Amino acid sequence: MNRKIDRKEVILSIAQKKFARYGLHKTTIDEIAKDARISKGLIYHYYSSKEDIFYAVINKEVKYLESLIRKAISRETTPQKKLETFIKTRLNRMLEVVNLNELNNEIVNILIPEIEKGLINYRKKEIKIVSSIINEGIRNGDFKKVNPDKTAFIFLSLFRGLEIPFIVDKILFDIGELVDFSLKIFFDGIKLRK
Amino acid sequence: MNRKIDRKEVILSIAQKKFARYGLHKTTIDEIAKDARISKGLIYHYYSSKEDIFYAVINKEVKYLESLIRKAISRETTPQKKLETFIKTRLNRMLEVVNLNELNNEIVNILIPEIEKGLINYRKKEIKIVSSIINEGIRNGDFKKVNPDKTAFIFLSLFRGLEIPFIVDKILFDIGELVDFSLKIFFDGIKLRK
Amino acid sequence: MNRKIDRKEVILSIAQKKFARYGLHKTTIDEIAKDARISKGLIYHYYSSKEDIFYAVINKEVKYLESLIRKAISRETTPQKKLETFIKTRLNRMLEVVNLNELNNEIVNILIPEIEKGLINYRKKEIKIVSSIINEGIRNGDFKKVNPDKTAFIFLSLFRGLEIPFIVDKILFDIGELVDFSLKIFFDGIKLRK
Amino acid sequence: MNRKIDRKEVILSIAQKKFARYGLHKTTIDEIAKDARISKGLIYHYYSSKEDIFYAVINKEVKYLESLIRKAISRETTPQKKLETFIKTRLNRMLEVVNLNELNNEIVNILIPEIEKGLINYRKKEIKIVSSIINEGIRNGDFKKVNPDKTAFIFLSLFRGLEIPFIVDKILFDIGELVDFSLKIFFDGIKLRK
DNA sequence: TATGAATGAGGTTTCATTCAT
DNA sequence: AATGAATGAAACCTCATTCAT
Repeated sequence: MNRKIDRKEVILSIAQKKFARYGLHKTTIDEIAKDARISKGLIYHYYSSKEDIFYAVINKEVKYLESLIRKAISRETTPQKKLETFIKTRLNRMLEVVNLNELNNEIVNILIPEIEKGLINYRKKEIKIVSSIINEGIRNGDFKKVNPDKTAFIFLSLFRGLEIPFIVDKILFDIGELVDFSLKIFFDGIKLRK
Repeated sequence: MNRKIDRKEVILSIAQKKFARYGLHKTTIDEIAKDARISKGLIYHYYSSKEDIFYAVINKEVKYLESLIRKAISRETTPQKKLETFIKTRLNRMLEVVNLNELNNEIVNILIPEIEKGLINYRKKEIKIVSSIINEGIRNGDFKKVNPDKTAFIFLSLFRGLEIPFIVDKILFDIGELVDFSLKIFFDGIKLRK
Repeated sequence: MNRKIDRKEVILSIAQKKFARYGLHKTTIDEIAKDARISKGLIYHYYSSKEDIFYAVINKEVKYLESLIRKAISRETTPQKKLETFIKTRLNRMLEVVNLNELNNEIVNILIPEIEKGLINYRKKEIKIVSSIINEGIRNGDFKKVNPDKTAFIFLSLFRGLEIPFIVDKILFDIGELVDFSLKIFFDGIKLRK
Repeated sequence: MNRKIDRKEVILSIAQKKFARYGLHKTTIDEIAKDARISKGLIYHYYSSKEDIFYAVINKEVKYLESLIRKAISRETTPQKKLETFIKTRLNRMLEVVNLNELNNEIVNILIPEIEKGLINYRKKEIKIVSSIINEGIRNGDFKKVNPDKTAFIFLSLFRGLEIPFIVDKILFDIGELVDFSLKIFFDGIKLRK
């Protein structure tokens, strides 16, 4: 019977929401325990520390986002369409992986080495995906002969920057419109004029 | 007499460094007091709370950065040069306004309304500056007829995204090179082909 | 069939090692369970509490040490040789009965009455053995006419004190040498000069 | 005005009593705070951890006992009398330095290096004092030509062993009587027969 | 201005023991 | 006989803030 509740998963889901709303520090173990209707001790039965839970949340989000992106891209045919899909999937799903994004945008705060390593791996993975798409575009004559890695890096930076005001300044501009406009400028910049 | 130490300023400077290194939460009043070689109580004589100090730090950084940028821009003549100078000044001075940047990139954590308001004003100010430069470029025929505000917003987003890896992933790419390349793509995208 | 593992004995042996290394308090049931590759619950199936296990460990050590000492003494003929053998056996086997020794040397910590009672019985037993040897020595004219119980008590105290630096200050003196020297002084003090 | 309470000293004294009664582990910071009628936080204002307090307690006791012993010895003239005074002072004052004694008699439990170092220094100091007295006895022809350090070590071990049952087994023998008898045997063992 | 003692609430973590299966 | 999830009490420690001096 899979009627039995997977407590570890429950803890993870609740922690994910709490961290997303209040951040690592402001989220307390008490809060998570209360929401999960379990004792504080049980959380420590499944996870060794608050940071351990956070790490698990990040990993979950990384895997989730990656699978969504790969699936979405695979449906597209042209490099340009793939890049568009990549970025739109990332933006649309952002709210579901808030912790990963927060982490991704953290500049200063010192991270636990293990988490930082995971984050860097995630970024490298993203660059690799985008870079290979750009490469494809260069080979089939769609894009100028740019450095794929560098261009991938800039492409990701552009939209990482765009993610931020999405929440804070949502009044100002419609995000979809902004993305389209950004993509236009970007492709105008790298497309080969035939 | 300038013999007298401006304690309030000393507290502010030390707090700025501490916040930059450890963040708002992890920085303790004790730490600031110890570094400033004053008592904790005296800090409360000058500031009403830790958040009050943080707010002051942000304001200080906003003013400082704005003055630097305006001065640097005023030396340039063409819109393109002005934008380049804007972004390069911001990037070069970033380490001096770490807290502002961190704040600027914070997505999730709930901000104190007062600080948030200040932050939004700062962003609007930046958009206004960039927007007016782009407008100038459109009027004198350098740039395409884009929406100046929207383009300014994207321009700022692009480089805000670029600031982040500056610290975390500096191994990967040289930041100066990246900026030049980004500017090239951006101008390729918005410049009017004559 | 001796194929079947005596779990109760396994728990006891592992607990013995753990208590010896970390003491009663710092040893956790989890630790014992993990080392024994059984569940925590099973430990409570065999023992009613942590203190119950500790009590069993002490009893095991008492019986073990007593049998060793009695066997060793029985091989000797003169009272002096018997006392030497007694003390040397005790010292040599000390590491195998660490918990008993620790308990034996505990001054302050409040003991569970049951354990304390067992400890006092053990001490009385030791005094009885040594006392009867001294008595033998007095009767056959080897020793002065001292109070046998009191002398036994002092004899045991002397070497109990000697056990302690054995571990902590091993640098300073060779334990074997120290024991021989102590025995010399002791026998010089109680032997009848003929 | 010295009417003002020295809280740090108050904490120390209360902790000393508590540790003596319940040991390091079983004594809680809450308990100390309650007895001292102060907040838990204030204890951490004066001491950085529970172990820090324990360390201070030990130091206090070491200093106290040393001064008592030195003072008492200085009043005596012969080496034998000095040794008697040394040991009797130590025994009589033992209850005032219970924690030091407990530490001194701990065999197994792992100590914090800093505390352990202090303990070893204390022991070396004791050996030095006793050793120099024995030396004096040898030089003036009272004692046999024994190794002073080794003999000092055994002398201290003998009475360290005697301290332990003082509390647990006090029923059996009168401690004063035991000490006198032990001293007799000891001196019989090392005195030069003229 | 200036100190630093003092508070108290809140946080993370530990662990013996119980209990349903 | 065996598991390990689950509890809950209690422990240590942190720190912004207040206040008497």
